Amino acid sequence: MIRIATWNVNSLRARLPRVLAWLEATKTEVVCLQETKLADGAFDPSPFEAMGYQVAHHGDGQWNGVAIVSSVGLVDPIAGFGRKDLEAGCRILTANCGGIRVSSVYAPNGRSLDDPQYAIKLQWFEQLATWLRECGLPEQPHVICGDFNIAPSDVDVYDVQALEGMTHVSERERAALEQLLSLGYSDSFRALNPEQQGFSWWDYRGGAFHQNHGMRIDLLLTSRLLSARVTEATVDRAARKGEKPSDHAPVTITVID
DNA sequence: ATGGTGGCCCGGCCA
Repeated sequence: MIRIATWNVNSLRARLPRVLAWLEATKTEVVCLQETKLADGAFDPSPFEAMGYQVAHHGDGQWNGVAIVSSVGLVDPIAGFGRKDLEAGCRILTANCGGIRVSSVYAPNGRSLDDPQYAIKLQWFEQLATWLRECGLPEQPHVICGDFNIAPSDVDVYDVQALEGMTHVSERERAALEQLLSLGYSDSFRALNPEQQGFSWWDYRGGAFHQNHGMRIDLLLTSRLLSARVTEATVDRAARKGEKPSDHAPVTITVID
């Protein structure tokens, strides 16, 4: 059995004590991190290595940045899409962890429907789908973990009306997510918890967490071969509380052999 | 109410 988690930490420098404490407490075997906001040269693997983890990092500066932390092996890392011409920022890192291909992804936010970043977001998802097919990843035991910046359906947001006309819930974004699912991937949390809301992000502003004004945008999409082995999917809401939390909570799946 | 909070790094930008 191994557990695989995804956690947008909103700066690994700011969140390092929380991340290390969470690893110590949960002993989660594989953790995909997003928004490390570090360049590779500024990333220090030693605190993870001291806890028995291997780690790969892909970042080039103060924005974005993704990492994979694993205690069950970490080999064959692939940074980006393997095509620098099509890579917008450091938003995807893939490795083999204990026989499972694991991708840590941080999708573009999109900002607003009329912003050029919205089209870039949709293009990024197109490129992701193309790259997955090219690599044959949908036919392998594979999980795409990360902050997709898309709420898959209306039950995944606190107030549909309040978000009308905003990013994260638009038809085109949801279609982009559906395109990934059509490759055979399953939204593991929703598949295992049809009734739970499972929010994973709450705005820092306006007391959103305490009012549970959140969204479920941090997903673990499992390929067909892997989906059959996933027995549990949980959100650790406690990690959103306390001193200097990220605005995202970790989401964890349990995978049996 | 076009705010609010928190991260980047020090004047806005980004989420």
